[in-house]
Amino acid sequence: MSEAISNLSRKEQVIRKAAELFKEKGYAAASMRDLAHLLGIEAASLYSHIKSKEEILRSLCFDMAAEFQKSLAEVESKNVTASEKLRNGIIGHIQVMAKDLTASAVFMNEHRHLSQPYLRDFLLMRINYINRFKSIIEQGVKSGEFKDSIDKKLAVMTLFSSLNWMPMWYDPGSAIDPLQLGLQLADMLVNGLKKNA
Amino acid sequence: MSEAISNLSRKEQVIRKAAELFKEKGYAAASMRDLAHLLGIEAASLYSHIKSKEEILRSLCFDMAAEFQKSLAEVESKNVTASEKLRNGIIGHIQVMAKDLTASAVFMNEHRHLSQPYLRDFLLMRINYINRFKSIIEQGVKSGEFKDSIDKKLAVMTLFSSLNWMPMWYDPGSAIDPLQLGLQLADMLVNGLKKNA
DNA sequence: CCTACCGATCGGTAGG
DNA sequence: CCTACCGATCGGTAGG
Repeated sequence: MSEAISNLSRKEQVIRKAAELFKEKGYAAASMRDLAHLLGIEAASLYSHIKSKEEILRSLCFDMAAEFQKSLAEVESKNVTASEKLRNGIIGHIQVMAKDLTASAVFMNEHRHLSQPYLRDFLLMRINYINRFKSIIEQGVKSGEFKDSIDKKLAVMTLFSSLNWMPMWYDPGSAIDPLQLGLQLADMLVNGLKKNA
Repeated sequence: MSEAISNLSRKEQVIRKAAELFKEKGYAAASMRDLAHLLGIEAASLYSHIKSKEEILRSLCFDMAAEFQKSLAEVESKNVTASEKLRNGIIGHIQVMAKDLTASAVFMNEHRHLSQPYLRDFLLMRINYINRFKSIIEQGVKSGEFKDSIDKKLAVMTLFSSLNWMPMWYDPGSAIDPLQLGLQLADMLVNGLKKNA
């Protein structure tokens, strides 16, 4: 029993350290020997904790994806205006990323190294997530809250670009905390979409 | 003479094809054998055109960097308001990227695989470029064109995130052309910064 | 642009 | 978690 628990937490140590390495060097350039060295063990020993290098990547990508889905589902369940919904969606997305900036960076930059059929599943989940944000924007256009002059695809991709690069530059030790960051980002993006500021 | 010209253009063929490959698989996961195969030659033959794999990456990254610098320098030379300057900067950045979406994607995603001292030089150029955009935003805050409530680092990083992800999703065959794209992006971002819309 | 090849490194396994 | 090791692949060179 305590052995199982200890194995689990050691596995998580491996995954967390791998996330740091993947973020820093990129998945393809990060070797299992690098990872083992960081953990103070031999490369072969990693395989008593994980099945393969890609299993680590899968676990990082799909765990993050699940968090994003959960956050968005809660946002959608509230009966509020489209601008409010969009704002909450942005704040939620930022909060999820802020909980694990390293995994978020890997999620964003390294998912393409997933093999099939995982890559396909991942991309389907992502397009679904993006489309749900697009729906919120479309609702806002219909309700008159947002300009109808702007291209919806451009709007939603700009939104995602802004959100997804955050883990690359945000310093968690900075004066601005994740909630403030989300609020300011939402303000900058939503007010840019609104008809009247 | 014609041999030199032919070598030059063959070298450029190699670099362009490499850009496509680097964009698709990532620099580290793209092998010189992949590249050779795409060109219909043997891997060893590549080395009569280029010195090394990294030379290709350097050429892609620094050529794009030079284009960005040139575009921004021209924007800065015009004596206009900060919002106009920012708008022109965004349009210029988008136009430069649109001229070579593949190289732009490599510039953005693969520059970290540059070795020293090239990586350092690259990052210094980038921070300089970003800081010049930041100055424009600061001018706009001082002149009262932009809100002073927003964090300047957040604003400029959001701006760059939006710009730099464009090569990942923009379809050059789409109805919206690069100039329209630049205008709409500038509208979405600048009006989000402006005090009064 | 090719054949032939090199040393280094890769992810991973066997067996303890 | 280790030693010992494997086949595959890597970027690149020699010599033509």
